[in-house]
Amino acid sequence: MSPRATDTSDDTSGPTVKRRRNSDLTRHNILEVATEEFADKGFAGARIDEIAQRTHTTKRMLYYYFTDKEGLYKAVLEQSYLRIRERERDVDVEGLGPIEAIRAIASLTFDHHEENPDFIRLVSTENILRGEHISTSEALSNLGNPAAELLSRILTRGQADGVFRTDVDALDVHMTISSFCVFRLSNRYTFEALFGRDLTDPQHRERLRSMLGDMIIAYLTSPSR
Amino acid sequence: MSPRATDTSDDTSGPTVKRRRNSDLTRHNILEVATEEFADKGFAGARIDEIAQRTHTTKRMLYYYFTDKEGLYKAVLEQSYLRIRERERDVDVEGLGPIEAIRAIASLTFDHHEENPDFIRLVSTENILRGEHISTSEALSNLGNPAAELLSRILTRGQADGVFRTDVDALDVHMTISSFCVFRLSNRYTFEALFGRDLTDPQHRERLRSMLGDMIIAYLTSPSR
Amino acid sequence: MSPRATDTSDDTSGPTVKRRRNSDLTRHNILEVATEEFADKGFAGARIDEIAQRTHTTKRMLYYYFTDKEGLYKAVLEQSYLRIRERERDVDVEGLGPIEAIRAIASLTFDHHEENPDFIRLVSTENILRGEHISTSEALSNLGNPAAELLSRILTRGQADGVFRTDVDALDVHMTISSFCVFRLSNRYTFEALFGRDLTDPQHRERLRSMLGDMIIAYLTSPSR
Amino acid sequence: MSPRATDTSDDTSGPTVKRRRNSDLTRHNILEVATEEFADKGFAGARIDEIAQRTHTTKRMLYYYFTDKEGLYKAVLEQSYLRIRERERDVDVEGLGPIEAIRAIASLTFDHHEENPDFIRLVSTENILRGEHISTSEALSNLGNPAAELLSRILTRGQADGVFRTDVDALDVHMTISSFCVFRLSNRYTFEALFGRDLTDPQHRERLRSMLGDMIIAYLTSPSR
DNA sequence: TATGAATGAGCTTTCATTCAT
DNA sequence: AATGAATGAAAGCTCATTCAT
Repeated sequence: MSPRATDTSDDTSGPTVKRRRNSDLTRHNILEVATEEFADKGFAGARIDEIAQRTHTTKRMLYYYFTDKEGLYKAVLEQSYLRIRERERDVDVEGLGPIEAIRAIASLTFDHHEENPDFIRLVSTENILRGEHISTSEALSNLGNPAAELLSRILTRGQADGVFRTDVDALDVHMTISSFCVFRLSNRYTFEALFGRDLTDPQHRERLRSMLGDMIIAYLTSPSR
Repeated sequence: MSPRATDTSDDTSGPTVKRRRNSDLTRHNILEVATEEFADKGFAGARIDEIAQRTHTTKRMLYYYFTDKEGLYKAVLEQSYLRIRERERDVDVEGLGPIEAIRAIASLTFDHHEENPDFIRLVSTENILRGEHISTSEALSNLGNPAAELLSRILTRGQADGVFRTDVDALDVHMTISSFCVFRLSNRYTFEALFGRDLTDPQHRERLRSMLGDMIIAYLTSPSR
Repeated sequence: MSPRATDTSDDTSGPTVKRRRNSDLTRHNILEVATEEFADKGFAGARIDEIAQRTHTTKRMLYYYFTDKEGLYKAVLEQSYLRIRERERDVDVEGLGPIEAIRAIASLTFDHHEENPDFIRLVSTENILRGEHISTSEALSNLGNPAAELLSRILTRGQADGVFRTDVDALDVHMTISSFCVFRLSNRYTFEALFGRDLTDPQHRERLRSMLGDMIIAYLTSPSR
Repeated sequence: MSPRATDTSDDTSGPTVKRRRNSDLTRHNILEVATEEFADKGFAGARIDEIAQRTHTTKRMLYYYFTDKEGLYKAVLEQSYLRIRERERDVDVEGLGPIEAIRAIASLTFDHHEENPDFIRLVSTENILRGEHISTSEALSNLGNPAAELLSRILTRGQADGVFRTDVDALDVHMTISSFCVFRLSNRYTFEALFGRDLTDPQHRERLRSMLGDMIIAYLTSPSR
């Protein structure tokens, strides 16, 4: 009935993508619109009618491809994560010393978040839902985490070189970087209301980007306890 | 018609609250339940019926006291922020040197968040709504931010003492601490799904609490650029 | 329980009204406000809460004095009719010839309606309700109709004098005058929307007042069929 | 979402309506029932549930086609006016002399009203609402008024012929005729309660119909002031 | 594949009315 | 006589979902 409900991979049927089948176009288009809607309003706040209206198809198609609202949301979530992972795989810090490599990773993570506001909001929404969809997603299980893995490799290298403290956990550092980058965007509305500072203002952005690098490096290069 | 729609203050008419008027009990009870519901499901996901049912009153009373769903949500949000502020005011780090004071602040902030999971979730919800309620709340405008102000004072002291770098902004540090503490809780579901680590596990919690202190101190005590 | 639910007479406890009892003031005030509300919104559209709020008393009093919404509406309707009757009784056309007397009656009726827009609207509302309250009102039964009775006397006089046609019914003439005066006000909104003419504009008002007199006289003085 | 919210035209796709699309049937049916309900109870008194129940559809469809209660009411009002206009267009008094033509118009207007009690009541309701819907209706703006226009032509003819007084305004005459015909029906309940006369009784009806013609003619043929 | 029409369950909100004091 | 709080029933409206073609 439903064509391929869980397969969210883009249809690249060869080294060169010749022609998308019409169904893929439709599917793709729906996902695009749904991503914006769910990111904008959250799961409960998003409206199937609204999504359908902004699509070049009809509501029936949403159900044809994605079964129900939940299926559509899950597909959106999965695609968003897969895309981000894709980008992370492009990060290349070979040739940099540990310190500069870490700084580069922090910087790139900072920018990646800035460039994907919808993703940030989807993640917030999914956490409001207590991760019920991401935790059951097969598409997202064991796909690894390039960013964290890269970070781990650099840390090990830096520790071997004797420049980084040895009592650090890579995942903790990753969490720290993520928290800084995510919070700045996800919580910017309440932050601005309380402190009158727009964290996305270019002036603040640049300062915060350096600060993140400085802080991570300061921490990593400080002596172990 | 509506009794006092914007007043969210608790009715403590003296050192010992002798007898709440019944209306305050009702109001209070509604707010309590609504806080849980909105924290649990978000704004759009929360159900007025559900809230009413768990209250010792009827649905009608929610509207009597809070006008509509939005009014109730706003009251919940305001009360939650006011309570947090209250707690922050209790933080006392007088008598500690700058370094230990900062570490104490980070530690207490860490714990305060841990103890208020509903608050964390409400803030996420409000940010999904782009802060539309907090930014228009009179109750929350210009009530200051004890935590940030305290931090500012300690930083200045440390800088005067020559132990802290001079190119730091107190609000940036506050944001860093907040992001760490908030993210660990607000994003723990997706984090666990992706990395298989429960950030609220006591073992991780303790390590992360120290790490936060170490990192902030490492940063503050590193030389200015 | 209810003090005197159907008695709408003003409390004149002697030749000179010395002091209204407080309860009468309250009652009076409620009726005043309710008249405006029912005239403004109709029976179903009027809101008990709204009326209570604009009153110097509480909602409970409305029920105390008037039992329920319907009772209040009925009291409003009765008082309005009684007041109008009162005014009609003041019309004095003795000393005028039949033609001038009729013209005076038409003119005064025209003005009376103009001066009582609330009354006009209440009558519309009561007719939407198919007269269910006026037809069961004891206060309004057999109270006669001064205007129609006066008209009848003048007509008879004019017919005796040979100036008026003899095949006219006084009630028909009364209806004609009323319809003209009522319609001009009650239907002015749809009339203006359709024809772009505001029938209450002074310029139109003066012309229409004369026209009514002319027309009635032209009819009455034209030969019988 | 909503199919064609403002189009109230009947779907006559040729000289013989072969087959209505089902949606038109539904729409049509809803409008029919809603007309009766709004005419019966007024705007605020009408119940969406009641209308839906008497329809062959569900409540949801009312909203699907007409957005909300107000939209449905407006559609009812517009359709009612358009139908009346349609009927007025059929009036043909060519070939009659001015006097007989005017008498015919008065007579037909009288009968048209008698045949459309729902319309009369809807107009009352709309005037209680101060014409807020008719005044903003695009469907009813500049659709002209056949009855008034015809009247105007006849008057001009009669004036040219020297049989009608020259100081009359066609719209005034139209208003006079309308007021007589409308009042007799719209205010019949209060009239009967006050005077014990049922204005719709056939005996009164016939007499009043002639009286209206006599009066208008008497006025028009009387000398100018 | 595609589409307008339809649906039922449930949502937020309102209203006249009454209770406790 | 007066009042704030409370209530149940029902009102208007919305939503995800499915049917018929």
